[in-house]
Amino acid sequence: MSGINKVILVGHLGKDPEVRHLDGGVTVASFPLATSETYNKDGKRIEQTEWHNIVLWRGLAEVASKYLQKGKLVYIEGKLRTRSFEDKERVKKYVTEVVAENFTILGRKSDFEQTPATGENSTPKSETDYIDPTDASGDLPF
Amino acid sequence: MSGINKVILVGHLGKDPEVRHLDGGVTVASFPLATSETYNKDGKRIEQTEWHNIVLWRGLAEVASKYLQKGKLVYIEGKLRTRSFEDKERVKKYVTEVVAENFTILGRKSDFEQTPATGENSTPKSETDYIDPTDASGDLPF
Amino acid sequence: MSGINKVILVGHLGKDPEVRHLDGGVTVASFPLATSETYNKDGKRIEQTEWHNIVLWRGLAEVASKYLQKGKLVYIEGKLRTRSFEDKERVKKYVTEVVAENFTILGRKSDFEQTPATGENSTPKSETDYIDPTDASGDLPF
Amino acid sequence: MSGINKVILVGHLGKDPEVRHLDGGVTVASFPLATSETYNKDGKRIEQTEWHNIVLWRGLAEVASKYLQKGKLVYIEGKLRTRSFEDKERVKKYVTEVVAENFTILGRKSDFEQTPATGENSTPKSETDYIDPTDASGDLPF
DNA sequence: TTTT
DNA sequence: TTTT
Repeated sequence: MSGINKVILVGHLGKDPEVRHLDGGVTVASFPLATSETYNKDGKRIEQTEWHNIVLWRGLAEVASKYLQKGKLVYIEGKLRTRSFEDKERVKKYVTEVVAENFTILGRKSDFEQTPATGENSTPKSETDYIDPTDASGDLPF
Repeated sequence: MSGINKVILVGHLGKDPEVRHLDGGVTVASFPLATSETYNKDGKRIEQTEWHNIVLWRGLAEVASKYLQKGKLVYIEGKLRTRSFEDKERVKKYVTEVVAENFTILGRKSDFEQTPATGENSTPKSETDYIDPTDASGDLPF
Repeated sequence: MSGINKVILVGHLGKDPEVRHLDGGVTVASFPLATSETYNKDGKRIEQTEWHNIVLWRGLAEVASKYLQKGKLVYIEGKLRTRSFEDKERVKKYVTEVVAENFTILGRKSDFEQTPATGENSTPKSETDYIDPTDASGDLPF
Repeated sequence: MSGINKVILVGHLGKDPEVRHLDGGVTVASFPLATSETYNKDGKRIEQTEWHNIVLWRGLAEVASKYLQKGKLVYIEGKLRTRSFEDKERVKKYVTEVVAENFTILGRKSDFEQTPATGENSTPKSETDYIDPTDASGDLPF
């Protein structure tokens, strides 16, 4: 019991999100995300790109389909999940995905037209939870 | 716009959580958390401990007050917040806290009796969101 | 360019690390790690376990083979890497691994006999880099 | 013992890095970093900015002073450290800083002229450590 | 004091 | 298949 399974990525979308509506009305979105790192080898600049399968559910999928497009730079937080499936030849295969729990578009305003977006899964947290009404007082938790 | 402010800690509580109920019924809990790292200096084993002020709000504060006690090992995820206050002599001071967004008790089952606890802020996420009904099928997002 | 690919796991080893020495003397270690999360579904406690393929290189592999055993609770930080290989039937397959960049054994002292271990890749960082010689003075960076 | 103290930030520099050379030749750089989050309150868009004190040592400080300037968007990974000092009136004060362990400039090429930079503390890791010579073969750790 |  |  008691474990942590967390992934943090910053990268560019390789494609527009692909959106599907499952039976029951649940929305799922997915897209490939590229994270690149550059290093030197024998004086040469090598770029190594890793591709990640990003999956988003429900409300987060809706927000993604609205605000994310191919090429955008995003911060994604989520968890790893490996699942099995059968391909067309009924061979069992495995795929590891990053199930997104929230995301934030990075970069300049010009990069994302008018509307910045931050997705957070399920019921959007009332962020006002974090506004401390005692902030300005001398009456502190510490 | 568009930033990330994330803290990840694994450490032991220095004290039991201190719980307060603000006007309006909002619950706040706080406790000090120690994260230690050990390194070698001139062949000697040096332990360096850092203390963090952890603050939890609302539901997360309730869960913490119930399941966390001095000495427990916990994983905490949250964000940094620096706020100012006036001390008793009315001198302006600053304190940086980690506002917890979720936590998980680590360690062995025997460490926390029968009930493992994972807190997550605000409305508890329906974790079943993450169960993919198409898991076993060949009908996949990828 | 410019991406982030980071994985943070806390879980238990499913097996002892398996160590291999490649041609050229490079050491590689690998083991499966389980991260479990517990949630409620219809009032029932459901535990969901995710298995991760952890790979460690060189010095980190050596440290892991020495201090990690089946059942141990560890914190692992690393990055995702998906690579292809051919199985015995020469079918191309993909596997996603977590290439560890450092790890820390968690839990009680009694859990790991006398010697706590923290691995960090390549040349072990001189942690004394972080000791600020001006700490106690009034001569500060800020 | 055995703890984790990790901070992950994405934000903009509020000022150019300030570089100091300590006795003994050690370089320290520091700058304020802003992480902003936007949320809705009563239908109004509220932006909340948090300021962090970033400190970098030695090689990382050198790289930062060269490639980071006011306004740049950066990913920073580091750890929390609270230290005390005496102000001019010899009053003991505390400040919490983020001691950077590595950073990456984010954003478009045009944002950072010609030279992308990634800093990593101390002896730069040979990233080739991570290139698996067995990648293309069927001879795998798993 | 940044950025959108 | 992204980006620089």
